[in-house]
Amino acid sequence: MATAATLDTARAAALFHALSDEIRLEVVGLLLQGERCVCDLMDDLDLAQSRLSWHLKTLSDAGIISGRKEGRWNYYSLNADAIAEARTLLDAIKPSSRRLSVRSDCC
Amino acid sequence: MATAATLDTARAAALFHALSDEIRLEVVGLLLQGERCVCDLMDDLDLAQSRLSWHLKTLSDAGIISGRKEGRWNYYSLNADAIAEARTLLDAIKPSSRRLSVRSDCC
DNA sequence: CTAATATATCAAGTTTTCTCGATGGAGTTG
DNA sequence: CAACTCCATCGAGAAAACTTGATATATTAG
Repeated sequence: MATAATLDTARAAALFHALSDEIRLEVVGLLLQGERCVCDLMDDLDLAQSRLSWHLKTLSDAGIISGRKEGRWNYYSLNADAIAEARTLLDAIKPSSRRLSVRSDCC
Repeated sequence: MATAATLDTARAAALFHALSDEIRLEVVGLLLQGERCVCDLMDDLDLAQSRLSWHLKTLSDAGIISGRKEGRWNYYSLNADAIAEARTLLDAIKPSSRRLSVRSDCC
């Protein structure tokens, strides 16, 4: 799917942005243990409902989590694929390559 | 240094935030080939000088790149440690653990 | 010394992101 | 059905991030 050649900056930016917030990272941390319903997360994180909902949507929009509705509850869980994708993108950043100071035709 | 137990959300958020912008990712992409001076990056990315400078500072503040002054020029290069740190933080997110739907004392 | 180049920084404005409180829908319970 | 719970979404305001143009500093060239 994704070529390793040059990194897809738009997708990478979107993924990393979703992970660039403490609250969202805490949500992710909680979901590591498995699926959770919103009210459960709300208790654990002590957040206003609409605030949490907004962060869940942000994570969801980036494909990092996905929700499932069951009766009165909404359960969210981590999307392993997205995490793997983020790792792949990060792996494209390897400052090992050429270490020479290319002083092309600078300035 | 960093325990693998719970992830340092503040640091992770800062790192991922620095990587959550297309321009900054392009800068990182260019630096993969080695050190570059600002004017060189400016040419390649076709950006206003102050704008690029601001993004370089953002990356620098997060520890992702570092600058070196030589005569009239400022050379920036990738900081391998920070990239490795980001990878470690990402690795802390592994939705493999327990896959059970913990329905604790939810709601 | 003067002029020019490379680059940081600052102030003001714009855009994006986030928060908060309110509203409403969908499901559930009695 | 009425009342209640769970939760998404919306509107308005606050905060943070980003852009732009101007200015300042350091270095080098002439």
